[in-house]
Amino acid sequence: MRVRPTSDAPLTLNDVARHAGVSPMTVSNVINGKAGVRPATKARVLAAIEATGYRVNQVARALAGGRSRMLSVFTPQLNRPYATEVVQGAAQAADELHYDLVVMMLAGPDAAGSPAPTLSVVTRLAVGALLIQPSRGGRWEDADLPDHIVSVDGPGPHQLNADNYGGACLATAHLLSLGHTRIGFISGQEAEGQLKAASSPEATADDPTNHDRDDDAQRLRGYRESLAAAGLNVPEGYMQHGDYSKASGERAARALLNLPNPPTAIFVAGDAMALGAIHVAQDMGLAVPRDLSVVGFDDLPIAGAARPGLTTVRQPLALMGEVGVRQLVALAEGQPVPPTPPFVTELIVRESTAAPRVEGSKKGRSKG
Amino acid sequence: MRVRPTSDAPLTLNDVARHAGVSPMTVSNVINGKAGVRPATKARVLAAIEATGYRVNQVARALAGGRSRMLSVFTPQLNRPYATEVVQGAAQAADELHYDLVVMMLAGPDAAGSPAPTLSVVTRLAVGALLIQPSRGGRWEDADLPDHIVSVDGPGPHQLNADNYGGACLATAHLLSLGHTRIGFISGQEAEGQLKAASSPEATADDPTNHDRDDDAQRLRGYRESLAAAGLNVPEGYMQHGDYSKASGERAARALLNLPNPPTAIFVAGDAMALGAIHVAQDMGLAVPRDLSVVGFDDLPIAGAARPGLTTVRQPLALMGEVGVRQLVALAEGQPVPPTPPFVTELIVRESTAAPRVEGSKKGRSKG
DNA sequence: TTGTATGCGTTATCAC
DNA sequence: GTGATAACGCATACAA
Repeated sequence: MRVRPTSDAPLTLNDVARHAGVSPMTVSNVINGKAGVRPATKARVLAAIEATGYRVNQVARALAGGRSRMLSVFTPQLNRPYATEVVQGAAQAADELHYDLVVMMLAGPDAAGSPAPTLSVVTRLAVGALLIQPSRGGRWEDADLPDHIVSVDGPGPHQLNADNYGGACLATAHLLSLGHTRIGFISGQEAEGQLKAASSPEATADDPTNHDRDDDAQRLRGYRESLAAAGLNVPEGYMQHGDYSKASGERAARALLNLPNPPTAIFVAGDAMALGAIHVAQDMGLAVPRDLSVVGFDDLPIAGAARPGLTTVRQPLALMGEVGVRQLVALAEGQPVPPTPPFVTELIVRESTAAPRVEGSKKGRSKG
Repeated sequence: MRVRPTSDAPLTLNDVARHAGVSPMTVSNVINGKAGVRPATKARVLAAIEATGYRVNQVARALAGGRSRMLSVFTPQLNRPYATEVVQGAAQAADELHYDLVVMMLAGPDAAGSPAPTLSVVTRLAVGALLIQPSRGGRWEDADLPDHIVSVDGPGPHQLNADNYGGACLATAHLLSLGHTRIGFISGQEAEGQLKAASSPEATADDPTNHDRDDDAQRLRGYRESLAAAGLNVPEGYMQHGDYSKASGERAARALLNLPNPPTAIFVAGDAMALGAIHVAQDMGLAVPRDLSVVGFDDLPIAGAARPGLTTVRQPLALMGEVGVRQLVALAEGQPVPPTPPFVTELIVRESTAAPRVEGSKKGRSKG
């Protein structure tokens, strides 16, 4: 592992030029693949670069106005599987396109201190930024961002979203088709924002009064409309909410299952919460899926790794990251990028769903 | 969300200077908190900065030789919980220290293309780099790195490691104390490297012939020595290996459980593999922990989220990230940083371990 | 206490 | 085709 390849003082373009017996400018032209350099001198320069082990100073290049091949990703947290899936896809695409990717964490609204100064570096250096679920009110809002922005589940001119509404319909239909009629729902945020957003689906994106994310609202809407279309109404207390954490899913599920007339199936807006729901049910002596069916959302790695395997709605997270990067590159190269239609979601049926038990003994399993 | 705060052409120090009626240098001094600026002019400058919405061009500052407050993290993959835990701790510490953190993914040996150019940007900009499990032969090896390096489970002058040996002893002792005598082991890499490293524990760190990571080897050593100390020998086939993925854990566990005289307990060098082992056992009709005890390593979030909860050896990943950042900052500020003793590991007992069933019917559960 | 020269390493512009 | 010159925006070193 060599920390500084050759000498101690970093080599410059001038060093290479001297070594090759040409002017610095010629070296620059060779490096940047400019046309109009005689093959012979080009070879000499290349040899000199090779011999010296020279590497361009990207910082100086950026200052001088040269184009960089750097892309950035801004994400609130890295230890949430959601974000890492997107980042993974983004990283792969960036690699294929020969762009470099740097990831930065966005501080939330509660974070102390001034807007991150590094953001400014990355802003200057990166040709574009992929925003992953940027929360409103975060420190990044006062900061400047690179010229081109694509956001996953966020605001802005170029948005990438999964078909959350369609996915929710898929999930609900699945439960319905299995014969369930008492279907509960656990969302990922407070009901207030949901109802508001759900009532005006297309106005939510840039509506400043919509303080929260839209995906959750669409999931709720799919659930409600599917039930309504089936002629079912949602009993009191059948809609609970959490915050996408496993613990919150446990709380919500407990509330649901302690209802006088508990659901036989629950559609949960996030996989971690869904797993929490399953575990709560098991703790209460309910077998999954025999006594309770559970459907999640996202299809994070844990959904497939858990036992029973979680039936869930797959959202192509990695693909979204990949598309995000491709759009960023297109934008940077001046190509037009039309709005992206929602990514199709897909129901992944595993072992957490089944037909409800025969009706009749609907009670007899209150907690305790 | 404003992409460029005020005007279209970014403001410079000169603009602010003109606005405040002072020289550019004075503005620079104010910004950098240099002593010897009259309060009155300082206030004028501050006001001008506020009024214009000026922000330092960190790129120019870096080129001019100014110190940055940027730290970098290099990690092979971001979608492995191991790395994200470390990054999380690092991010928090960096935030507290008012440093900014950028994360970059290191391409592996198989990656095509030239060494990542962005690495060079970050090298120039960041005062230090935290390396997470750098794999030998990766593209980063030809690249230059920032002046100061701290590595988690990697080479270099400043290494951060958990007490893998001690943790393995803890795990094995736990199993032993429950009464197990037939204890299998699943490692995370090929046995060859392990045995080599295990035989010369302290020479492995910078030994160029040790092509693989050391942590796994120490885990193996703890297992073997603990068994030996208990007067037990390791039956043929009791040591399997995987690659830290769940699937590999399944394969290894299957091999173990199909042995003529299968183990009643397995110590697995990684949590994901351990979960795979549990699921395989369950698929074979074995109850965990009644018929088989399993201990993992790392205590990743999934270990606690799984059912049955996985008994595992906790490695303070977030703390290691935090300490790494603090050491980097100390290094950058010229303070001496002595070698770090191994981080203590801790056995977290959950539900995947219990006493073995009474001896006697040791057979009767061959696959089928 | 404040201002002036000079340079960081590269690219753009325009001569040669 | 190739090379000199002038920025890019800031900080270091020194002069006023």
